[in-house]
Amino acid sequence: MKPRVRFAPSPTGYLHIGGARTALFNWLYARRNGGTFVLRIEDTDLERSTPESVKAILDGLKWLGIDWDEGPEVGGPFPPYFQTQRLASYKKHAEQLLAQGKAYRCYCTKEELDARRSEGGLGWKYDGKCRERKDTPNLPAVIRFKMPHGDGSYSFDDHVLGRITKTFSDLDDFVMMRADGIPLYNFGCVVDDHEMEITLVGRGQEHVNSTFPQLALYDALGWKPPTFAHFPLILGPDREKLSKRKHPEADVMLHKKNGILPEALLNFVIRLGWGHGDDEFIPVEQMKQWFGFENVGKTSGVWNPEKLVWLNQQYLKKLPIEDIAQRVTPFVPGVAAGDPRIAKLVGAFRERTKSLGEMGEKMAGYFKHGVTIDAEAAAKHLTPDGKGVLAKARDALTPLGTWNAAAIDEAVKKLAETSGLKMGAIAQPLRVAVTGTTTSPGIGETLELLGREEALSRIATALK
RNA sequence: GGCCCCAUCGUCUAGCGGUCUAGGACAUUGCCCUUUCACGGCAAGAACACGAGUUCGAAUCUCGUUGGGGUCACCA
Repeated sequence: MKPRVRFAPSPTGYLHIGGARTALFNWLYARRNGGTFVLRIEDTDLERSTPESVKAILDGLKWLGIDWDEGPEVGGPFPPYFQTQRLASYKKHAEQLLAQGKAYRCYCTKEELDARRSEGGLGWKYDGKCRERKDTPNLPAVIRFKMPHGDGSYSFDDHVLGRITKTFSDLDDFVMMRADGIPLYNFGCVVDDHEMEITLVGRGQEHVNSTFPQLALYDALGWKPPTFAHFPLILGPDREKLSKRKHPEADVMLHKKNGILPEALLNFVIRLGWGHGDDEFIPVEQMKQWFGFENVGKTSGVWNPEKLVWLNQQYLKKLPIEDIAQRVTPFVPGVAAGDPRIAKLVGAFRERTKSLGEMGEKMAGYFKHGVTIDAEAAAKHLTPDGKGVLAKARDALTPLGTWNAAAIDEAVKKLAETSGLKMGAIAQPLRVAVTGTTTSPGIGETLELLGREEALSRIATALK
């Protein structure tokens, strides 16, 4: 049987890094095994769910290149894919459980519950006050699941964690549905996973405990539960679960803004909790061949920005120049898409920068007229001696027939020979004059990139 | 605190009873290359949490301790 897996985010904000990885793992599993990847929006938290968040999540997934076979925008055989549009179904199953005595109406108010909970302290479980209640007052009531009592337990064989068990006594009568008919997570999730014929639920480890009430539900409804895979969490630098509140890097799109390539983000994120021997550079096509739960680790991983950025540079270096050129353009202020100079600049800067943002910043100077010269650099290289060398260099360069890196380098080299100077003694004053800093690509390359007119003009300005 | 999960270099990890004086990668340091900066190459330091078992033999299996994380909502 072909597996059917899903990613079921709650639209209460942007696409979270943890969610992105959960989506990635499920998506790869589906792709690797010829299965189906379903996207379902769990928007039952009416207070916090917004259409903007739905869009943000969809946009995030698209940016990452994670496509879904069923779900919003594409439809599928089990619509709708928004939980708030499936209320009739939850109602039907809730009433069935009610009729069978497997669930009951609870009239305890939020306030009463809070009071009893604070009295009971941490770990307080619902006391069953309404469990055996026979009357049916005309009051708002939530529906609670009647958890079995006794010595039994629920267990399941997790694809990554192995067998996990929990006894009935550690579970309580959780609420399945609010008084207004909106289901809560555990209930909505079970009904939908069953109706959408999900065969395997892959999600973060923060959900292992919620697997038990869900198993109880499958049991009560007489349904065969899917299998489960719980993935290790991604931790922030403080070693706590990466959260939107405390960790800005949890926002997938923030990385886009910073000039991280989706390829690199995917590669980085998959290595947090999954590996394939000693491989580090793993393009998506390769992931699709290799990914499996056998190699998903059990231990949480800490977010490591240095490694992300290193991977990003690996992709910057390996992707086609034209491709990078197109993607870096938005990061270069005032440059129109398709400017042919961008591609040449990419060739020079892809090995010197780690993100599109950084690359764009460095490129910007090549599109302006004139430069601001760094005082420290000037003090070191534009000394009277340095200016003397600079003037000689100008004289050697001005008559050049072809203005390209090879010709320029040759001219500089010749000047070094005839004047008895070291290459550096010539290149550095030139570099400072022309870029304002002591660092740049090779001097010939730099001058070519600038263009004859601009380069000579900058030299002239520095000489004044 | 109850319950659940986890435990190899600073970080991500390889390791699935002997091939481990524990391998790779990021980061760090040094050297080489070199017109600067990068890239690249080479090298170094850096880990099996602890304690009992099981076994001829344990990083690998069992138990305990300690440590870390998760979860205990009419959020998901």
